Amino acid sequence: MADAKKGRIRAEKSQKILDAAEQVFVQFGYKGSSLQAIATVAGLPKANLLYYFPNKQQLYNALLMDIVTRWNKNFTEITEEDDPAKTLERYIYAKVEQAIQYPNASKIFATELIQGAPNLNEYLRTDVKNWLQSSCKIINRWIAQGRMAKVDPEKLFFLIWSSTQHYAASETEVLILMDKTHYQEQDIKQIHQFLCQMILTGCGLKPSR
Amino acid sequence: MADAKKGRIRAEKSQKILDAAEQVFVQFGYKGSSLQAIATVAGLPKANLLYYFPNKQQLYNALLMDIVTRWNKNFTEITEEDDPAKTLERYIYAKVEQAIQYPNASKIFATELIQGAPNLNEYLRTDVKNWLQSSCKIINRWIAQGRMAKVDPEKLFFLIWSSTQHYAASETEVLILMDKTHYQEQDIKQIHQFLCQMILTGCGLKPSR
DNA sequence: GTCTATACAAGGATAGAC
DNA sequence: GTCTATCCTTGTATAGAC
Repeated sequence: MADAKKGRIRAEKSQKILDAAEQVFVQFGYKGSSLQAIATVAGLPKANLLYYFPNKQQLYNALLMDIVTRWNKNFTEITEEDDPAKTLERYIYAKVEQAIQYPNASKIFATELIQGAPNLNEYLRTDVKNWLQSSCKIINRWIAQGRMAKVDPEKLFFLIWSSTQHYAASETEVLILMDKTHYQEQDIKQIHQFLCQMILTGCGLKPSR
Repeated sequence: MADAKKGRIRAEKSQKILDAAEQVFVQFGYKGSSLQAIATVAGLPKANLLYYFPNKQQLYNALLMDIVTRWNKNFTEITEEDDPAKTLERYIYAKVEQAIQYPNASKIFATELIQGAPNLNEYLRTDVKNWLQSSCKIINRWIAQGRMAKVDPEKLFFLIWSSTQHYAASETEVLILMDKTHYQEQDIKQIHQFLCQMILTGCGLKPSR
């Protein structure tokens, strides 16, 4: 068998295990998840997991890396020349979409934060912090230029993050209270529109509709 | 020993165990927390826990009940005669204060929701749902009376819940990004003011300052 | 009421047959 | 590469001495 094919098979199996791990880790957290449970979901014997990943911790780390990679795609660069209203609207849309379409990623991220971010500390102190700092600078310039109301940019991003991730992390509560069993396509638009009305107006900007 | 005194001692010990349990359950979730870990934090031998609580599940339930009871105190009744701006400002304040002062309660609640609310389903379907329904009715009347802008009341409450609880559940991230080690007294006021500016303005109301 | 000892199941990880 | 068997640790829960 060619190396390329071997690599592909390995990648596919790894992915299958990661998918199962995601489901289980969401439900029980890191410590509460057993390899047995993950193996059962993946439809494999327990020992097979440890052939693909050296141990539980590194399986979890691989999963987190997967999630963080997807996450980073939404940390798009904001530049001074951009239109404040359009930029915020687009960013909020990306976050809502992410929360609805990949709730497990948001949930695992949220669990990490709740438990003190034992595995995300570096990521928070570097990637997230840098992105936030440069983005806040842009917001402050927009404010200085009179292009939007004076608001604390840091708290503005916290607001966008929390209000969007809520639909993932608190999915269970939201669905119960909305009398639904799952989100629908239109929910993304409605949530987006609501949040834009609130947040943009609060920033002294006009939502596009 | 009088029964009253026996009861008091029992209550005190139980409370000590519950405090320890809260710390451990926050860090590791339900399944990930061991009685041994809780006992160590409480400074007691493991078997002592099971004298005060019949088993792990009921210890956890007792803790949840404690939290829910504190929670319910903030579900104050909203009436049609109230002033919209003042009512929302007060409610947001209560939520911010709760998040900053009892972050563990918020974290355990959040973990429950992330994991599908296996122990809070009833609470969500009854208490929370009823409160939300009647509160949304009031908001809709305020809107019909032209006392505030037309907004989806359900999503409004989701926004208030998420944006305030964020400072508890994502405490670790927020503190890292704000270069702090812990919240200060003034943070409650600043967060409150920021959220009021955003949310009240978004509702077409005027924040008191 | 409090703690030690222990029963019994489940968990992480490895050895080694296939 | 894949699975069975197994080692050792930890976990929940109980029995019973103090």
